[in-house]
Amino acid sequence: MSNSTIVTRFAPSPTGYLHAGGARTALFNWLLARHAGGKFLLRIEDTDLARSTQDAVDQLLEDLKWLGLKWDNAELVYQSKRLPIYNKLIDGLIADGKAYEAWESSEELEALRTEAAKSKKAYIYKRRSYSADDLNRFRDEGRKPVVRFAMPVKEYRFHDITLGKDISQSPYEVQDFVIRKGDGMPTYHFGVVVDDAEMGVTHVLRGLEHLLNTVPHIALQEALGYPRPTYAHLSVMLNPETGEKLSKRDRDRRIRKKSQEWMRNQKKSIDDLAAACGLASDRLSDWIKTDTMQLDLSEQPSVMKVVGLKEADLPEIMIHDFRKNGYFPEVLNNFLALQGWNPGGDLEQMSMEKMTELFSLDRINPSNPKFNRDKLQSFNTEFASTASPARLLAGLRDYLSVNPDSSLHTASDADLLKVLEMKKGFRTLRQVDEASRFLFQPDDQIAYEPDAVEKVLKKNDGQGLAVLKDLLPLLTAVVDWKAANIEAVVNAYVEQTKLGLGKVAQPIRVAVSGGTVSPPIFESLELLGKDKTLGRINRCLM
RNA sequence: GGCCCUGUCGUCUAGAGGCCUAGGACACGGCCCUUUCAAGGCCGCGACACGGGUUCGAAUCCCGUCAGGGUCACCA
Repeated sequence: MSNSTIVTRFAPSPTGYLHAGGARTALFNWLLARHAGGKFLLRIEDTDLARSTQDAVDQLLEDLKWLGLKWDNAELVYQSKRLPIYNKLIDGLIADGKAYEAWESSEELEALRTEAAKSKKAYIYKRRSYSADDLNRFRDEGRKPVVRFAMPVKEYRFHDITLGKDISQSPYEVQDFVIRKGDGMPTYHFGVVVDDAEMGVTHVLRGLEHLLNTVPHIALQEALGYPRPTYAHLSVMLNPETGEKLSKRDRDRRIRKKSQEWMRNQKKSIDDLAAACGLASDRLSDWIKTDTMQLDLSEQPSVMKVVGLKEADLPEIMIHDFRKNGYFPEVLNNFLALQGWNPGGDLEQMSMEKMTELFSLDRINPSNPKFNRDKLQSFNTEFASTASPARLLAGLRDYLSVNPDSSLHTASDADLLKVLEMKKGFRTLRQVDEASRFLFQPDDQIAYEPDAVEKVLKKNDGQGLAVLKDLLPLLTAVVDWKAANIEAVVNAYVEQTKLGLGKVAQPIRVAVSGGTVSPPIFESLELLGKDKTLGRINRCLM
């Protein structure tokens, strides 16, 4: 490995499923490394003991694998396992007088900040000296000190590639920041700097929210004698509805909003809602009032069901959401890449290989894009229309693996392939699922839409029903149950009655599917089978 | 509020002083196709935030205004 090899990394903190913003950051790092023939490393930043769980790590890894972003380090780097390394370094800094113990409690600091806010100023930590008495008192109180890095006071300046310019911070902004927390864990700032250096990271691509964090980082690099990596900060993706940073919380917000509407429209109280959901009333009441509290992933479905929200109604934020809603990973990557990067000219739809070939840092855009899913859907549609049957089948199977409730589970690969073919032009795999559900559901689970029954079957003195009645013996007579044969019989009937295909096909459609929308009817009937088709028509006539 | 970043159609963007009466994609509207819903084909609508400079010439450079976003933790 030569010195010029590019090494990038993705360093998420494990707090649940990967979200779109994180995925884009991972993708850009991956793309840069692959393009340059370098390495893409993965590190788990689990220094926040309260929030990090192994479950979250597993979910993260699953999403990354699904996206196809393979990392090159065989052994995952967990910061929580590297404490001795950090501590040795921190103790060294203290010995050199470059860091020191600070004893202020969170409450004291909080008070100082509020005071600063009152006079409309940013609070800047100032180092204090403690008397021996102070120290004794703190220890008696059981306080745990943090370690702060003594920032050399000067102007800091670094170059950012995506911004294409130098960013600087004045000496007046400089403040001593915490590098070791009271619980003995290093802070994010310390962990990144040390690990990036030790892992040989040459390029740091991260969200723009980290732009000013770079200042403490370069200060630490200077103190520790590390080289400075190349920095490229990525724009933040915005929620098109709120205009704010795309956040996992956005889904919860949608549920809350809908719940409030539900209560208003149905004239129900929070207790009614809680009862209907089977959740604790006081918990729900806390949740509905504040924007800061979120429902657990396990609680969301029951509330959604009660207030009438479907999975597809929620904004997809997490990669897992996109997977559940039936997007293809290569399409999602393509779309994510376009949020802030493009190869120039008119080229938009690209394979991973093409993106890898064309990727370059100087084509990254610094302005914040609003994350609008319309185009993603269109890309998904386009991809599906050109993908091989094998690819589509694999996609559908993957979709089913994260949608355990789908009735398509009982279908064979051959049937799934037929469904995929019938639904050609579909946008998401979820549409394939929902549109063809009736083909695999037991007869008694078909839900008849009242509007459809009224309009197509009962209207005009039950004209639709009359058609079904006529059709029943004709269809019964079909020996070889194939779409073409069924079509021939139905067409002959249409010809004879001069009703028009619409007047005949729609009643059949409602009878077998319960609604007015389905895949092409004759293929559907073939797949459904003769017995089930006749049975469902009979049920309508009874 | 301080500090920082950004500002081309509704959205994602092309555009590196003349190739720009600003190109593409999505969305939207219309027409065609059609047994439903889609998909598809054709056509259309639609933007350089504003004000000053610099220049023979500015979407492109500079300044200001305005707007949007980020950040101000013992979270990352």
